[in-house]
Amino acid sequence: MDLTPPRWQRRKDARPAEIIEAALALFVEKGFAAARLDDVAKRAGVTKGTLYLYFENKEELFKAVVRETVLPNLEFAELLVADHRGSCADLLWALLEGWAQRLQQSPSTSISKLMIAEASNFPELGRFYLEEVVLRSRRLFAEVIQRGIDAGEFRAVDVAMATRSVTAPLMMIKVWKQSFECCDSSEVDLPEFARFHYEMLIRGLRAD
Amino acid sequence: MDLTPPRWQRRKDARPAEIIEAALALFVEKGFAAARLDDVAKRAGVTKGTLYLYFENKEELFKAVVRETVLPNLEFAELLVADHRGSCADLLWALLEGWAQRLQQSPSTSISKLMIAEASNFPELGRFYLEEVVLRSRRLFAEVIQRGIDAGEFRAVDVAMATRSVTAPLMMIKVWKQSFECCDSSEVDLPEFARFHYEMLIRGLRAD
Amino acid sequence: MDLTPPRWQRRKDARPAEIIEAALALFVEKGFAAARLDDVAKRAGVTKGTLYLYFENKEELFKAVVRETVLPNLEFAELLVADHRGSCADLLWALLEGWAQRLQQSPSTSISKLMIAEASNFPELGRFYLEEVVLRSRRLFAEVIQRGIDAGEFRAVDVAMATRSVTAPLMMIKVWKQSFECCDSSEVDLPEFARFHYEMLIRGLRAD
Amino acid sequence: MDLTPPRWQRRKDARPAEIIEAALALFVEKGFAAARLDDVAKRAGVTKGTLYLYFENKEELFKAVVRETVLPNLEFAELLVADHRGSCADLLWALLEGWAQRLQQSPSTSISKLMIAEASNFPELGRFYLEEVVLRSRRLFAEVIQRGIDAGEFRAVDVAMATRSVTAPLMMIKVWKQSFECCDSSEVDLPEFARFHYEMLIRGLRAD
DNA sequence: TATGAATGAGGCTTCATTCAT
DNA sequence: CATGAATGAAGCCTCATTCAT
Repeated sequence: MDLTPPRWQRRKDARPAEIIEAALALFVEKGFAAARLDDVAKRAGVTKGTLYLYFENKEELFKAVVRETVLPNLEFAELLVADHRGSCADLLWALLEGWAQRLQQSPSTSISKLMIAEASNFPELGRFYLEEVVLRSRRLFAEVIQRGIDAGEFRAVDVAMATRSVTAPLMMIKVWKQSFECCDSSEVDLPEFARFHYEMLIRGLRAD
Repeated sequence: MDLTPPRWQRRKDARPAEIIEAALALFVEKGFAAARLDDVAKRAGVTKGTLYLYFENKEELFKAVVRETVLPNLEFAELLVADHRGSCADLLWALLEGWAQRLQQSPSTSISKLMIAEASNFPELGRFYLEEVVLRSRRLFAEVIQRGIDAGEFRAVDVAMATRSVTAPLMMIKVWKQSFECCDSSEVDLPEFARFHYEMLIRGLRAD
Repeated sequence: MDLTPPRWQRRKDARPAEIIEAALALFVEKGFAAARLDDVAKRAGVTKGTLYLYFENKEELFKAVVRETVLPNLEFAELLVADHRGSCADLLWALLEGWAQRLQQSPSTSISKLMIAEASNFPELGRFYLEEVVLRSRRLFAEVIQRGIDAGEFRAVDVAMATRSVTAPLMMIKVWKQSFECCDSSEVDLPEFARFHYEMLIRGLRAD
Repeated sequence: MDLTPPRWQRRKDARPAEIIEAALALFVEKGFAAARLDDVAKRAGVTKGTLYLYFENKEELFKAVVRETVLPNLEFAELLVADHRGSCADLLWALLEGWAQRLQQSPSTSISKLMIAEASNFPELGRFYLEEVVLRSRRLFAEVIQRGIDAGEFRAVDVAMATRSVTAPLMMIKVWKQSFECCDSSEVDLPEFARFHYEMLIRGLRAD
């Protein structure tokens, strides 16, 4: 009976996802340039050469990480907006609450910090992320605000500005948390802050 | 009698600052790892070797950039808070307006993006920046909010949370602007947003 | 009753030859080091792993290519010389004409270029090729020349030298053709040149 | 008194030539792909990094080797042809003798073997070499032959063919010498062969 | 003080080879 | 037999750092 484990296993289907997950972690932690493919490979449980079976080079791996990680997140929220019946305030809360939870739980949201750091080094990818994530999220919230205004539920504020007021705080807090988690124990809890933020927003937005 | 010092001497005194300025620009644009000292030197108008006359190595140069760039920005605001007579709303506005202007004009504020990216690679520096900039700013705003609450001008909100609500949006917008300036022409104007943000905040904070 | 063996079995027997043919083409085109086994496999219609069922490693494959490709070519010519009755000039022409045709048609003759490039990296193989092809060909032509001298048909030239005069031009033109076929459309036709070459030779060799 | 030798010296002017010489030797010996830049550097007395101060990459180094090494050789011969007074036979001999000497002495002539091996991997360089060396040499000899025909000194042969008859043998012998020097001690002496070759040619060419 | 040629460690990438399937 | 996923050594190349000038 041979008990020595095989030197490796064939796991063609599982590999790309495992590699992308490992790469996400290291890119987020170190940045693109400082992340070493050796470490990515080690974390994914393969060797460096294996990476090149699935990705052409470091840059393509990076792009894959962004693309694979980013996309699926917004669809649920978009459906929520499309289907909502009821007050815009409630809808806003539903969106914020859901987003805060995803920010807290899903590792994919850490890509924001990464893109902030690397967008200028990868303009094409920056455009992709901006369009597919940033602008798409904004459009979502903008629609809710506009709907609230049209319904007389909100004041006639500048929608573009209001959209930033809604989205920027949660985003920023997530980014701070990640960046300074090594040294800052004082950061606020995201879902809790979402509630606080929501109440501030409603007072700022509601019609007098 | 010519009393102006010879040109090279003036430059000699100016060198460290010039190098730091160049390094700031490149670190912000590329990140620490991807910024090449050759390019820093070129931008500073010197050669690579010269950098090592003033800074021990790349990491020390990075630390110097952060330390030199970060410090002087908050003192004025702290004085403003200490000396203010009048409503807390006015004080809040004065702070936000001044900050928005500095974010727009002073290159030193671009360090935020850099620290977001590099804090986990340089924990010591992360702590320094967190303490000297992030927490110090928060304390400033926290004090104003607390003062407003004590004076009955503001509602009795959670001060820690409210502080984030005040600071995060401007910060985030500055960071987005920088990161996506290559591809996004739609970003809002900072001082204008500061005004909008202030009005939202006041509605959220003021006592009923 | 179908007596033709199933297709895969025929292929199994044919495999080594197919691989060698593919390898010859790629080694000649790229050189030993720059030829990739992946491409050899692809051209042979198998996968990389299969190569190792038939050849121990790249170097052994290379040796097999040289050995298998080189051998059968001279026998016919040797018989021709052994059996010839008639003038040595006629024999010389028969040899040159036959050689020119083989150079033009048989892929195996492209090995010359390969050996020129790789002999110093594979001295053992160089010796093999030198002995089995170069020297053996020379002996053939040397014998004809010597026979012509002995018969009073040719001048009493230095046989070693004359042998080079006979063999080098065709060889060189074949090699040039191959090496510069990508960029040179001006190269002469081999059989035509063989005729020209023969007439030059005869004038150079014949007794006054 | 410090007797330890300096770790390195600044020799900006001498470096490129030294590197090219070292690279020539290694490329000729191993071929382009099999030659290691580490070895080139070692032979040139520098380190790998230094190569990149003078040449962009391995391919550019290769091109530089070909360009720098090959070109100066033909100019002398071209002058000889332009200035010659006397019989074309004498001129032909002068050219062949000079060429044989260069082939024997100048390391630059070993480029031919290299180009034969690599032309198909570097088509652009192949074209360059073909045009600047091969065709240019041929033009030289073609002119002499044509002149001899026009003067009634030579038969009215096909000039293109005759040119190959003149040039190919010396070239081929040089190439064989290099490729099989490790294993063949029987190769003829180049200047001696040039004389032999000349006498064969003259008999082949001269008018009856 | 300033230069920039030279270094050498370390990363990315390729590819001959192995081996689980 | 055949496959092709996985390996790992080795090569190219970059760039922070050093040091002769």
